[in-house]
Amino acid sequence: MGIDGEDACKSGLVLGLGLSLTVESPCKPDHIQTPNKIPPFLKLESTSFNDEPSLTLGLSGGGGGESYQVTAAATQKVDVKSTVGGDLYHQASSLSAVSSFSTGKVKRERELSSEELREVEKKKNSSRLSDEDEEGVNGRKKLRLSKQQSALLEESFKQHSTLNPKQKQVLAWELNMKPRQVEVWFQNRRARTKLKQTEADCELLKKCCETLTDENRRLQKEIQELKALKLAQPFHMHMQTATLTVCPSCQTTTGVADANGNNPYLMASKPHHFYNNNPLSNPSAAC
DNA sequence: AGTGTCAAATCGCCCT
DNA sequence: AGGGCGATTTGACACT
Repeated sequence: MGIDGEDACKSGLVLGLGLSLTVESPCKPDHIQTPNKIPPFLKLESTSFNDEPSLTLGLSGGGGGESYQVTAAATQKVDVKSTVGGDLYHQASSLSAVSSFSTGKVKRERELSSEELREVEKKKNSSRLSDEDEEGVNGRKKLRLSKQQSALLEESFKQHSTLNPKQKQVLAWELNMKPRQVEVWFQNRRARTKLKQTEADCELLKKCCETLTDENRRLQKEIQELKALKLAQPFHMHMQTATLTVCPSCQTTTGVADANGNNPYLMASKPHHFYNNNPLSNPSAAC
């Protein structure tokens, strides 16, 4: 991965001599990834010029004391290359929160152990691709979120399937992603969750239908048997208090209990229709 | 009218 | 080839 103008555009953040900080507007078409500019919920503090040039990025939202430190060599112009642009798109752990800068002298650190940092660096180096690879030929590259990113997004999705702008910003920053990417991820997640649910409902309905068909078949058969029995023993049946009737519309048998409250035929009566038009919400459904 | 967000449909890269 | 999934497009809606 080389450092060039494009990278600078990607980062949108340039540290120059004398600690001039420039937050540039994206200089690429919209469809080209432009990583996080400094989020509005972050405050930027500059040290005095006499001190070792450094920038401290802190979360203004009081979110758990996260802070980011940028230290730059003052003797040369340094392009700050955030991982957000290229690296992240290719598995360089976003949660690493360690940016790779052009000279290697500028680092942004988060509260990670040195071991974690080493691991992160290793990961980044092993998965780094060339700019050409990152961009693809037609400019529409395919990024894959890291496992850590996905995990955090999933975790967040469990808590709330939609994000307010503030949550989006914070999450994007935590993940080193663009808010738009977080937004897209949540949109896709919602859509695919809904699709899965619909498919599951469909399967459930199919099973329901099969079960009810079977039961209907069984009940029809039972009716036939009872009818046959009734014809064979008309007098005995009339002596019983239980009276069988057949619903003319659905052919379902209903009965009246005898003196003891027993009705051997009532077991045949299942609800004839679903309430509130939603079979899935009917707990009495055989399936 | 401008802006932001959403769902739905679709595209297209990447992996198996 | 097909599925997973990130990204884009489009249209609807709410809010200011």
